[in-house]
Amino acid sequence: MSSSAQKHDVFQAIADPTRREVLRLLAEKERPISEITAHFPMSRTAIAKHLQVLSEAELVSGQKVGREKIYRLHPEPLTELKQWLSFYEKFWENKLSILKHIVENAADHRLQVIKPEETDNN
Amino acid sequence: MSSSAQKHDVFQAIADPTRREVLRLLAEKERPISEITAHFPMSRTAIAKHLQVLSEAELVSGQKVGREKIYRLHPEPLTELKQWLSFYEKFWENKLSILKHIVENAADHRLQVIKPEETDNN
DNA sequence: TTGACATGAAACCAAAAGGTTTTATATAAT
DNA sequence: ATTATATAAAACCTTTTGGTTTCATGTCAA
Repeated sequence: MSSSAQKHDVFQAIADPTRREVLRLLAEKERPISEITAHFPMSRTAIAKHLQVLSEAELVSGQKVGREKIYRLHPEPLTELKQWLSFYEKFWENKLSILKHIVENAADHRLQVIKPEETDNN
Repeated sequence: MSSSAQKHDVFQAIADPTRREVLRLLAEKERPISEITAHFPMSRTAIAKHLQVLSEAELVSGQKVGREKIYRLHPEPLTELKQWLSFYEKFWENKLSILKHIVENAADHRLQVIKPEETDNN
């Protein structure tokens, strides 16, 4: 894994469950590497690499203080994900999605268009 | 890549830019594999594998009609992503985030609490 | 019925991902 | 001064990923 540059984006960064858990831990509070490592069944080196991927995606940053390196969450890049998601939300969240579902099951529902004037005689 | 089961989740599925583009194409309309392939500089086989990953994540489904296999978008699993994201939104979207920003720049802003009675003399 | 088209399936490959262990270095504590 | 702690860096390993090529099969069209 490389030095610092854009080799990993936010989509890749959150693809790994370990990294998502690291983010969750850092959401609570900032922590040194060793403390983060204590939560996982793997070596400190492995966690350090995960932190590097997260760091490349700019989701975390580490600051050296004394002999420790304190990492903390940097949630801003997640807005990119949110934007990406928002495009697809219309497919399940809004009226069209409901309409689409109804149309797809038209045979069962026996759809019937009712004109406003006819609305009161049901 | 395996037969059908949960080998890939939605986080992994969207990690790859090609797959995200495939999703976007299927958001427009359902399409056969060959039509999807036409949008990419890679082989049909490669695209078929990407579709399989998306299919395992249940983001798409393919139906064979005639000699074609028509794929279409299945956006529902993205709700999982949205839920995951919502946890982090409070870190940048809400009042606390704004407050945090102000506090961090307190020296520049020279913060001043103004009581309601004083509001009109500016 | 003979191609052409659309896909499926398998074998293969290089690079990246996700780990490990080992060695070195700086800082803190005794 | 010595030892323990916290990290960094490098070499190495295995599996997965993202792609290829090749061959087989089903379907549509002339």
